[in-house]
Parts: sequence; structure tokens; C-alpha cells
Amino acid sequence: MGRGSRGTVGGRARREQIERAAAEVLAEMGYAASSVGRIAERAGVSKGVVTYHFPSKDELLRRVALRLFQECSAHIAASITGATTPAERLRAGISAELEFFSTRRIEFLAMAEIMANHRDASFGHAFDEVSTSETETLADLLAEGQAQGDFRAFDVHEAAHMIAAAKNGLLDRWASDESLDLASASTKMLDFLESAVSHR
Amino acid sequence: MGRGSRGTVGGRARREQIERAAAEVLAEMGYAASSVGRIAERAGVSKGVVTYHFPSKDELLRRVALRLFQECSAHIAASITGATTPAERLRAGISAELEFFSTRRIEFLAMAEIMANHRDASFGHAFDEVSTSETETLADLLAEGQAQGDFRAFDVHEAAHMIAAAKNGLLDRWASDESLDLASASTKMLDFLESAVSHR
Amino acid sequence: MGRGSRGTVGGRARREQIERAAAEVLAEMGYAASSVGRIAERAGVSKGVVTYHFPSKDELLRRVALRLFQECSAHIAASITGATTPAERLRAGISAELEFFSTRRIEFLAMAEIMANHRDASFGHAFDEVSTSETETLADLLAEGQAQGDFRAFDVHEAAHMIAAAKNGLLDRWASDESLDLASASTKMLDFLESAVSHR
Amino acid sequence: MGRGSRGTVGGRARREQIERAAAEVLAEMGYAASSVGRIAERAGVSKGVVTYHFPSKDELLRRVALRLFQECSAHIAASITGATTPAERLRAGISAELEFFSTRRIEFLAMAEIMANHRDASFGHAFDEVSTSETETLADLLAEGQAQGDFRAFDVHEAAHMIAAAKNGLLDRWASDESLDLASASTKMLDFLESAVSHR
DNA sequence: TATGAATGAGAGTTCATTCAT
DNA sequence: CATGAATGAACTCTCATTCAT
Repeated sequence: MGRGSRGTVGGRARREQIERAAAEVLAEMGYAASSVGRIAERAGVSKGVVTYHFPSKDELLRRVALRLFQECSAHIAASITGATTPAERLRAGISAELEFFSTRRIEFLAMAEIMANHRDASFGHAFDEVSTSETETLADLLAEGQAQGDFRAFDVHEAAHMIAAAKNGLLDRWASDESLDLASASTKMLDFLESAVSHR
Repeated sequence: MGRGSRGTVGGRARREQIERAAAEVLAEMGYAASSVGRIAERAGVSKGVVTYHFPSKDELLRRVALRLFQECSAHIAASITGATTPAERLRAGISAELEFFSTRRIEFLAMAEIMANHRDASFGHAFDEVSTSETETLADLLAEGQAQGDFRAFDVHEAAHMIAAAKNGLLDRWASDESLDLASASTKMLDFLESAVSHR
Repeated sequence: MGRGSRGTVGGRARREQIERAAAEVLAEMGYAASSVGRIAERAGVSKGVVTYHFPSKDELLRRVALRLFQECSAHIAASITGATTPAERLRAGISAELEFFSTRRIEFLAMAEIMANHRDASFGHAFDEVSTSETETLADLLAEGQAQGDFRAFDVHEAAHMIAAAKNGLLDRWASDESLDLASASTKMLDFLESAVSHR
Repeated sequence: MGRGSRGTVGGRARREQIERAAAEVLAEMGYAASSVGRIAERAGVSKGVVTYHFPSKDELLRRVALRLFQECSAHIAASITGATTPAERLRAGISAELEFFSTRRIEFLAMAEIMANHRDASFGHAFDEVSTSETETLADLLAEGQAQGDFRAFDVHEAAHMIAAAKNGLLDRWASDESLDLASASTKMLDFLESAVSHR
């Protein structure tokens, strides 16, 4: 603000256009090949535009990844509303995440590239925190289920990590194999997990 | 005669030294920062030495990753010997893998960097195949357990993927948090998994 | 937009400046010593500028050589207009070529370096083809002269090769000895050739 | 002498072996790709051997080229003996040269690569001198023929250059087209040249 | 705002040469 | 004599960034 277009309406549109282009290039060509020039070319603008709208390439990538993250979180939160029991909320949350990404494949692949390669101090931490809070939420859910007698006894923290890992593993599989039926695998996984945490 | 120094005694030592240096740089600075120059510097030799002993940077990284892979596989195979029931073999295999990597942290981190970032045709596939065969072995184990009546009914393929994901997730956690008690977490995970697959 | 700066006005000027510098370096220092860095230095710009304006070093050299080639061809074509008899056209064409290069010594030397050293598939062939078509044109001219009774009988193809060789030999001599009087030597050569092909 | 094997019998054999390998590599891969390593590999020896037997790569190449030159000169000299008239000596000399190279294609191609690319002060001059003396010998021959009334009047120096150029042009053609019938083309060329210099 | 132009650092790789063994 | 090892300079090319217009 003050200088440049950051904050104006046209600026926002440009930024989104560039972020979209960045996601496409990342998904198709990988992190190493995702140069500013290539992104600009994909966006149909000159290289300078990218530098103008983003303080740095790192910032651009950070935005691409974080935005998807946030939208996903919002989607999950909305989907959990209405689920009452811990078991339902568990299913709802994981289903929502997988469902969300399944409609945003390119951005998901881009985010994966960024997270895998971006060795930036302040950046990695951001994701670590998100993933930590995700696991904690999960652990709370499991503890609640145990307290209500729905779930059997186990270490809720380790279990939370494992459930998160199972979900991420599924996303990884889907990332390298688009033909994988995410919905079906998701159901199977949730069935397995549910019986793993429940009294039987 | 020939190219490089493959086969000689002094050459082997140098190569190992360079591979060690490469692993250190990869673990500490990440894939992007692991230039040939930096690796040579770390090894205390000139840049040309690296090119002399390895046909290319890719080959060097491939060796670093594959060697650890193979050693790990051998360790697991040796550890499984003696385990008789599917449940025991499951525990033994996963324990062995985690135990193995816990003694080779730097190389593990290096391998993780390489696997995540090396977008090379013939190379990435090599890892895909290994991980596929790992999952298949796991699935076979689960099926055997079901056949023997030790394990309850579930989709063995999905379960195999989930178990592999849980194990990899644990390694990921340990990768970003050295202080994590791998042995303890491993036990908790295996306990959870065991009761998840068993009749109760 | 797009790659490089092809098409803009400022870009064209820079490109010509760089091509000029490349020709100078090639002429003075030879092919092997004509690195991009040296060319940039001679042009008074940074190394990156060269890569910015030309997709590759090969392309730069190709342009330097081909442009001179084309200008020479145009000059010859223009000079032949007005010559009616085969003997006149022969003289006119060869004179025009020698005269043209005599005003472009540096570029000629550069082109010679490039043609001699550029072992590039699609490139070397381009020159082979041009020289082939040159010889064929010459052979046609000789055949026409024979048909009209101006020239005596001889193998037109071999003679065409020989005439071309004589002309190229003269250029070679001039290339290694700037003080050689190209015009005078040219006249003597053409006199000799004329009486060689004519009835006497 | 004193140090090393220069001058010993075994040394001479090694040197010839290396020179042969160098010629092969030059002919097959071109000047730029003819590294010491590649030459050593082709010779079946280690890289150090080359450096041991030759003070430098340049010296090696110089030897490869000059030796062929000298052998060719000797062959020509021998072939001229017995030819009495200038016209016969002209034919004999040129025929001998073409015939000589036709039996030494690889070395000829190597020599051509070296002469085209070797921009070394003292080296280029050596060839310039040889070619100058060749032309002078030719000019003397032509002058002698004119004095004896065998040849018509023309500028002997220019004619000598032209004849040399025609011969070199023929060799150039053969260099880039092995299937060219050197003997037949040579005869046609000599017929043309003979009638060009003779009274008719 | 947007552009093309320019920069300079850094990448991987090749190579002639030197040297200890 | 011969070797493998090592060096360091040079090469082309890519790229994030800066800047005048």
C-alpha cells in the first residue's frame, strides 16, 4: 500500500492470476523447473510483473501453498459442523480434507512441491505448526471419544499421528497416481481406522 | 584406463568420503543448496575430484540414496529371520527399519531430500517401485495372518498402505525432530497397529 | 512476453552490437578462444546479456555466419543482373563475391572460423548445401556457355568445382594475408579461367 | 634423452601408437571432442602416458599433422623422379599427392581438423610455409613449361595458386564425401588443367 | 503498472596438466 | 615407464533480482 498495487482490486486479480500460473508450473514441471520466467510465461505476463506483485519468489510460493492450506482448513471446519459424535467428526474431517484436495489437484501438487523443497526457516515452521495443530485437534477428538466411551484405550497422541500419517499417505499415493479412486480408498481407510479405534 | 576410478582401493575410499560429505550437506542444507562445490568443500577436496570419481552429480546422489536403501533392506531381511508368525514378522520388520535409520540419521535425512527432490525419470521410478514392493510384501504378510486366523478381516492392500504410511509418518516426525524417541514411539505405534489388525 | 527480445527495436541494436563483437573476437582470436565471456567483454556488456539476447551460443554464431552469407548472396544476385552472356555472368558473379567480402574482412574471417569449426549437425549441413548449390549454379552457367558455343568442351561439374575452389583459394589467401590485392588477383584469376574455358 | 623415453625405441613405438589414436579420434569426433582423455582411451593407455610422451597436447597434434605432411612430401618427390617434361611433372606431383592421401584417409581428416583449428603462432606458420613452398615449386614448374614453349602465357604465380586451390578443393570434397572417386575426379581435373595451361 | 533489458552469481561439467607412487 | 588421482581454470547456461522507461 502506498506504493504499488498491493491491496488494490486489480492488483489482487493479477496476483491470483500469477499464483494460479505458479501452481500449474509447479505441478507440471516440478519445483526445480519453476523459475519466475516460466511462471510469468505461463501467466502470459512479463517477468517483471511477478517481481512487482510479489516481494520475492519465495513469497509467491509461500502464498500459493498457504492459501490452499487455509482454504482447506475452512472447508474442513465447515464440514465438521453438524457432526456430533467424535467418530462422526473424525470421519467428517478426514473426508472433507480428501474431498477438498480432490477438487484442487493442481494446487495440491504445487503445495506438495513447495513443502518438500522449501527449506526456508520461517516457512517450514508455518507448516510444522499447522500440522502440529492438526494432530492436536485429532488427539483431542480421540480423547473425547475415549471419555465418552466410544473409543477404546490407546495413546491418543500416537494414534493421532498415525491417523494423520495414513491420510497423508493416501494423498501421496493420489499425487503420484491420478487414477487412484480417492473416495473409495478414503472410505476403506476410514472403515479400518474406525474399527481400529473402536470397541468391537 | 576406463573412466573414473571405479574398482581401485584408493578410489573407493575417496568415493565413500565424498558420499559421506554429500549426505552431510544434504542433511544440513537441503537439496537445493547441495551443489557439487559445496559437497567438495565439505569433503575437503576440490570440485574436480567429485567429477573425477562420479560420472555426474546425479549419479553421486543416486549412490548416496540407494546404498542406504540397500543396507536398510538387508538389515530388515536379517531381522525378520527368526520371526515366525505374521504378527512377529510385522513387528520385526518395522522395528528393524526404524532401528536401522535411527543409527544413520544424517544419511536418512539425505536420502529423504534426494527422494523428495530428484525429479529424474529413471530415478524417481526406482523408489516408486521399491515402495510398491514394500507395500506388497506387507499386504502378503497381512493376508497370511488373516489366513491363519491371527488377523481379523479387512482390506489387506489398504491396510498395508496405511501401515507403511504410519511408519513413514513416524520417520518424518523424527526427521524434523531429532529429540523424538523413535524406539518408544515405535513401540506405541506397533501396539496400536497390532490391536488394529488383531481379533480382540 | 515470449523469449528474449526478438522483435523490439532496442533489442535489435543490441543484438547487432553483440554479433559485431562476436565477429571481431572470432576473427582476432579464433573459434576456440571465442567464448561467450570474451564476446560479452568485447561488446562491453555482461555475459548474461549475450544469453539474454540469443538462445544459445550456437545460435549467435549461426546468425553471424548466415547473415553474411545471405548478404553476400544478395550482392551477387544484384551484380549478375545486367550481365547477359555466360562469360559475363561468370565474371560478374565471382567478382561480386570477392568484392563483397573485401569490404567485410572481419565478418569474413569470422564466418570462415565458424564454418570450419562448427561441427553441429544441422548447421554444417546448411553450408554444405549452400556450397553445393553454388557449384550447381556454376555448372549450369558453364553448360549454357557450351551450348551457346562460347565455351569449349569439358566436364562442367568438375570445372565448376575447380572454379569454386580457385575462388575460395583466393579468399583463403586473402584471409591469411590482408595485404593481398584481392582485386588484382581476382582479375588475373578470371583472365586465366576465362581462357581456360573458352575456345582460343 | 636424459629424462624419459624420448628417443628410445620403445618410446617411439608408444608415441606412434598415441599419434595413431589421436588421428582416429580427430577424424571421427572432430577437433573439439579430441581431448587427451579420449585419445588415451582410444590408444588403450592411461591419460598420463600421453602427457609423459608428449610435452603437451599441442605438440602431439603438431606431430600428427607434420608427420603426414612430410611423408606426403617425400612421396611426391619420389613420384616426380622419372617425369621429365614440366607437364608430366605437374601431373605426377598432383596425382601423387591425391593418391597418397587416398591411402591415408583418417590421417588426412585428422590433419585437416588440426590445420583448421590450431591457431598457434608457430604452428600455423609452419603450414603456411609449406604451402608457400608448394606454390612456388608449382610456379617454377609452370615457368619452366612456358620457357620450353610447352605452356602458353599466363601469370605463373596466380596459376600456381589456382592449381593448388583446385587440388585442395578436390581433397576437401573427398574429405566430406568418402564415396567420391578421387582417381577419376583427379584425372578430369588434370585434363582440364592441362588444356588450360597448354597451347591448343 | 508493466515491460524489456541488464546484471552477476552460481550451477554442472570438461579438460590439460601436474604429481606421487 | 605407467598409472590413477587431483587440481583449478574455463566453459555454457540458468536464474532471481533490479531498474530505466
